[in-house]
Amino acid sequence: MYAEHTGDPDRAAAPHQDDAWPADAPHPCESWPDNGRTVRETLDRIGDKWSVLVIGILSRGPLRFSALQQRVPGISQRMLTLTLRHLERDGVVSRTVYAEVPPRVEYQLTPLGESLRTIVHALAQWVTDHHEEIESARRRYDAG
Amino acid sequence: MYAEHTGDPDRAAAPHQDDAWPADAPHPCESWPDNGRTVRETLDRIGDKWSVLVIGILSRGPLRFSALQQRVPGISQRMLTLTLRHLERDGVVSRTVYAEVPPRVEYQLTPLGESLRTIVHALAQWVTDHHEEIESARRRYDAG
DNA sequence: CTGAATCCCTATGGATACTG
DNA sequence: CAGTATCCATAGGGATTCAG
Repeated sequence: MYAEHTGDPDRAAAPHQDDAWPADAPHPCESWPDNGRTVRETLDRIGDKWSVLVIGILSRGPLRFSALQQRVPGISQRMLTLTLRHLERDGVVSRTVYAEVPPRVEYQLTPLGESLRTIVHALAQWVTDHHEEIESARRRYDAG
Repeated sequence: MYAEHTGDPDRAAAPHQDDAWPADAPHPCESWPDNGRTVRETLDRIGDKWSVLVIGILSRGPLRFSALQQRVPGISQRMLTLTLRHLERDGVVSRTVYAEVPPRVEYQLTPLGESLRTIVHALAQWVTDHHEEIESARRRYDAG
């Protein structure tokens, strides 16, 4: 679409722009021209350093704080707290306090959080599947 | 669901742990005990502020630098450059330079990048679908 | 047009110590 | 156990300037 400019009149077969995606599903990726900010803001939440991991773990069922911390390898207690607060604020995770002698707090996904399970799952699967490929790509890039 | 607790020796019906996920698919979310770091490192790449947006846009076809910048709302030139370099390094995006009078550079997803399309798409869809829900959850949280 | 380089501020996040 | 509070280091990222 962006004309020929300068020298060459060619390049008409550019496979891009508003066509494409023949038999595929419609989706919001086309170009988030203004919507972008919204997408970004929401993405930021689950796009931070730990949210996806925490959601992934919680996708298997409720867990208390300490159990969560054990299952998310390198996370600090501070970061786990912050991450959980954020997720709670966004309605992705719910927090239940039990007034017991040694305090017990359980976290679990809300329905909204559950709706993320498939995606987080897919993400984890993708990373697992392609992690080697990425590693080698990096080596190749750093070398050449 | 989670029993009465307090002075209870019970809580055996906890819906968590290594069972669950009956008829669902197996996945790497179970607990990334050691794998976690790997997942994190890879996730960091696409989990940064812009990668998902850029991948989403590129999922529709190759684009040159300026076109990309236009389509990703708030991104600065610096951040677009950095994001593209990272994605290129990870083998998700390829960069093609055309030796023309005014330099032209086109970016497009590699096969590896293409394999991310479905997920990014799903993510964008999810955000679009639930963004309002999240907004209201935030308001509720901030209020209460 | 594409992008490297610089400046500089802020958010992120780790370590540690302290509480109910 | 489940946090909160501090201190502090660094990465993220915006604005601006310079260059091929």
